[in-house]
Amino acid sequence: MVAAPGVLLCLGRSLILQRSFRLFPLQLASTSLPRKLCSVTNESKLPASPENESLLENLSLMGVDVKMARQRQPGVLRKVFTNEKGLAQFLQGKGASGKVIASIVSRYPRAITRSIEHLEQRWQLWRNVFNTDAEIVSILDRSPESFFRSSDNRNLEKNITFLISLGLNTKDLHRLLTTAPRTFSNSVELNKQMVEFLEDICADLGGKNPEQFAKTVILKNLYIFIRSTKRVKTNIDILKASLTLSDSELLTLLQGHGAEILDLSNEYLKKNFNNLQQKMALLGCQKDDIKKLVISYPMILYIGPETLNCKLDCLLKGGITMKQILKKPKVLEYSTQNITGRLEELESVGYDFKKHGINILDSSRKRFVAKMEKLTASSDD
DNA sequence: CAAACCGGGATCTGCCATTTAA
DNA sequence: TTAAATGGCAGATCCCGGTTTG
Repeated sequence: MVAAPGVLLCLGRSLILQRSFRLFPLQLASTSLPRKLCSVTNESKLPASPENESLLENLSLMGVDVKMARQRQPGVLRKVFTNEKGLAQFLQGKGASGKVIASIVSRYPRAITRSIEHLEQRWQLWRNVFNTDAEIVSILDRSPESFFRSSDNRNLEKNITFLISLGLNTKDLHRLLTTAPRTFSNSVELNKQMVEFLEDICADLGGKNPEQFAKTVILKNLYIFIRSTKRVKTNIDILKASLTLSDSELLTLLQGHGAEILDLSNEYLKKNFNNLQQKMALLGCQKDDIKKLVISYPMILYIGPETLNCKLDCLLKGGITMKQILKKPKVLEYSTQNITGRLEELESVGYDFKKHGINILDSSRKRFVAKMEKLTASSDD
């Protein structure tokens, strides 16, 4: 039922015919020469097989950026048998425009080495998760590599089965494949490793339900599968150490919003934490304040040093106290621009943060505008 | 009723290094 | 030895609105 993954040459007959063969016995000749002779000059040292001229021509006609393709996967351009026409037809049949197809091939040239049978099969597997061809096309346009990097359809099938076995439903899979399509091109083993790793973490921390824990983390951080366990582990260690968390505190954090920052690069997480620590100290906060702050709002570690400092300064300058920020850190989630704009508006109507708190900064534009209208109306009287 | 709480949705590829296969 | 397959990395928030609460 499943084609052997290794078989990838299935070029349409038309291809073989249309392709001109320019196989010169150059390499044979040169490779058989004694090394000494070959290394006399730079030129003769490189017996690299030539690029396939007719392939190049086809690609140009398709509007492919050959220079880009060459830079990314030079080997593909030297192949004698490829399936660019078949691929183009296939994708066109799925609703992709010529421009999109060209862009896909430019960015991931190896796509043209896939056979029609392979493509059909892979597409069907993706259709198990996506409802329409158009959705898949848009992902391919976004990230051709995610679809084409692996030729192992069996592995893809196993991945889907595996993810379902974790208790993820159709909607979850859909979100996962949309958000982090690379997940499905990972080897199942790699994905399994991540799940096992998460389960181990949970067990180590004294959690009672590792499977549920892993599922929770995955759903809260859809990028987790395209990260290395090493990165995730390091981040967990960083969190634990820098906040001096107990096992159960850490467990709670990770199952909650802490999951969202696990995919940060290690250095970035460290840098952000250090900055937060420094800034807080400067503002007269205690170590415990930092801990509480991060636990209640882990996403603060997602904010880069410059942005974070800027936001804090803006708020403080606007007459808001650190205490209030600690109580309602979510206001930091809005852009600096948004924050400063709102502060100005509120200032103009003499809004009293002491009396009303700062919740107003954490509201959708619509709600904020509605609120402002009321405030201006009453202050006009 | 308004305010406060809270979760969800958007988004995240394109490159490089290493290992494996032919 | 080349090309294919695979793993891994850096990058760096913002916003909305349903539901609960008071």
